[in-house]
Amino acid sequence: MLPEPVPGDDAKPVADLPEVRRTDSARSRLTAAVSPEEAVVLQLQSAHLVERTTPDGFAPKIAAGLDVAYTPDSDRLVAAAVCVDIATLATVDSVVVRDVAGFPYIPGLFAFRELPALIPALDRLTVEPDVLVCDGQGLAHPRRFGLACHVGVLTGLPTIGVGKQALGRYEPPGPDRGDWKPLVDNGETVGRALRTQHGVKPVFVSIGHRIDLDTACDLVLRLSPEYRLPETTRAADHLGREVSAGRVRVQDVGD
DNA sequence: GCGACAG
DNA sequence: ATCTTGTCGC
Repeated sequence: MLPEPVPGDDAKPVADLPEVRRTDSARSRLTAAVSPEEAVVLQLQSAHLVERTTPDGFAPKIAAGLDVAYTPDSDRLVAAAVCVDIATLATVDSVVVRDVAGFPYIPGLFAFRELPALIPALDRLTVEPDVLVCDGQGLAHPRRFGLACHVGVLTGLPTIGVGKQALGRYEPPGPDRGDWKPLVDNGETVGRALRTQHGVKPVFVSIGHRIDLDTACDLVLRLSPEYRLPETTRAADHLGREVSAGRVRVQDVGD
């Protein structure tokens, strides 16, 4: 994940992060135990890896929704990944991974809390998704590296960030489905407040990786024909809650 | 300095 | 995120 020694960029921060240096694969770096300070450095060093354009011939058939549910009692969490057929919105695959939180919730850093469970869930998917829909921000993040960017860069898949709440202030878009207003941070457009249903609060869409904002919003609207949130997010959220609440139990036998 | 702050 | 009682509407 860390920028492979970028030529002409001998950043000194990394040299002072033993935990981070010790890892060698991009993936282990993100799952490795890092401090909040190191997490911030990791984001700053990784932001430039985000690709803001859509691959040629992008015609997604399967979209995977990602979401994490938390258990009432303590620090246990359930990550859910659900593949949905974009044309029919039918669920075609789903995986759940239970884990114990290894990082506190800190605005701007929650990818470090959910990634350790989300990545394994994605890995266990049998159906290959063409695009990922994360619940949270992508570029609409103070360091331009929200959860959606993190997941996208790690998997290399086109990824979109759809948050239920914006990080900063925003101008309310028109009242109709499809109306939107740009999300601006420090004079830069980082996403959109998009109305997915008439009269409901907008969702906050931003680029995660390998997709442009227009294409991202277009897909989010297609995935949200009836409700405020995309079906991908709704399906993952529902599955996670069922497991988290104990209404669904999983147990592997053998290997 | 003070408040606000994705899930 | 999660807890919580009631309420409005299809």
